[in-house]
Amino acid sequence: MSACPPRTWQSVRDEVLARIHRREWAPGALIPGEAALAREFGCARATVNRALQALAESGLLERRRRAGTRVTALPVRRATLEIPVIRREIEATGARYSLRLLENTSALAPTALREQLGLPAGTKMQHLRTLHLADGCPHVYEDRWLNPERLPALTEVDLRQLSINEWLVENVPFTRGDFSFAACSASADVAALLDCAPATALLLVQRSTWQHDAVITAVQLYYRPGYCIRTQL
Amino acid sequence: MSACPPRTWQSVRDEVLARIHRREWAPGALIPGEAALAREFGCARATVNRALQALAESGLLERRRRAGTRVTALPVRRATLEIPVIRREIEATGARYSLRLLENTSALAPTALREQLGLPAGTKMQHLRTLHLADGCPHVYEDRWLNPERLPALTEVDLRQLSINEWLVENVPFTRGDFSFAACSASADVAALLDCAPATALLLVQRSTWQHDAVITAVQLYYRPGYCIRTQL
DNA sequence: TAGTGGTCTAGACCACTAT
DNA sequence: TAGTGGTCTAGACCACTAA
Repeated sequence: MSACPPRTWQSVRDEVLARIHRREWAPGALIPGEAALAREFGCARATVNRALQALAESGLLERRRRAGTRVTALPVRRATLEIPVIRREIEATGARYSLRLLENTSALAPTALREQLGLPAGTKMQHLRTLHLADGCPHVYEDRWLNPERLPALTEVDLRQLSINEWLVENVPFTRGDFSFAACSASADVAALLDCAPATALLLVQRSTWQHDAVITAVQLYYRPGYCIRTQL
Repeated sequence: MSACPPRTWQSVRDEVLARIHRREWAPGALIPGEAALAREFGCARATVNRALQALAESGLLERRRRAGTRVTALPVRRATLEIPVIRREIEATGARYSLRLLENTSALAPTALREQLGLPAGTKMQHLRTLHLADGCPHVYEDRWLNPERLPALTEVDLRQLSINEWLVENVPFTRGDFSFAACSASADVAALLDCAPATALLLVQRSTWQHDAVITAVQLYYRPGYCIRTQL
């Protein structure tokens, strides 16, 4: 079927994938064991294992000890979103990046945020608001709260030069993060910043990042009207 | 440092991850080679390789032959979205799933869609509009176009019972898919279906799936107001 | 050209679980 | 209990690329 280039694990993966697409192995069906496939392909079992493991990771196969390997009947498709640093994302489109630091103050965190992050009442946090621009046009408005206890070196940074976004990525490792994607209606403030009509529908990304059980930062990103996140598979 | 449980590749991965978080190995820095780590951990090089490969896949390490392995300086975070069948997604919340088939006709594809998919003018496609409900409340409105040449068995299915969404997943394998996430303003029609005010901000997911170079289907999903997609990392 | 990661092999043992 | 996948090992060769 496939030619006879060196039996790499990728070629085994591709052959298995092709058989699934051809419905030679139908959804829900049990496929031959690793040992049998290794014999058929003329390679070691470890090579077959690597190939099947890759397919299982992408959700196309379900593997269980003793029970064998099945083609997933109702596969949960997994799409991988790449979330770059904002400056990079803008520069990748060929545009010039700039930013406007709108606020950098210490303030009481809003109740909703405190509850979401499990912080006690009266907690003071650093509040940073930044507008990121592409060729001078608003691209995304960033409304961020930071836990100052976790970020001692922050005061020494000139955030009008280097965006907080980028500084965090380079300087503050995190162990865990939550994302959410939603649509929201532009408030008057946000509309003015993004140079659009109030109540325009905007893509809103919320993110919070943690070091173990301590929150580092929570951010809301309001993207310019019409912005869309793309991905494959 | 870490205890001495069997040196599995996962434990090697976790130890490396911990050193990155502790900044023992700083962003951009070169880490020891596989052979050195294998010696240090007292395991085979293949085990270290598996661990480092997993970290490279999640974007935390950059590996190049001869150049060695570095901690990524500006890591592109990868978030994995799980995209389940709509019925499953609704049932997972504990709600009862139902659907309303609104339209199932053969029609000329709109120009914008034709251009996006690279189809010739005058192409007829199957047009399916479905409303998915959770406990009787509108959850998502699905506006889908199908390539009938690729779906001969479709006519035999009762789409009032089994959603097209689910039928496709079970019966039509695809080799490639595009996703995009955006915000849109509810038109009068969509607002009526989703039982919300016109111009409400809605999360809109667009998807097209392909068999090699032939399009199978293109779909727009308008989610109920307030819906949000969550993920980790 | 030398040193690094990428991969394959053959064999082994273990963990899980259907029977 | 037996059969499957999960993993580790020791050794080997190759591909790439910085020096």
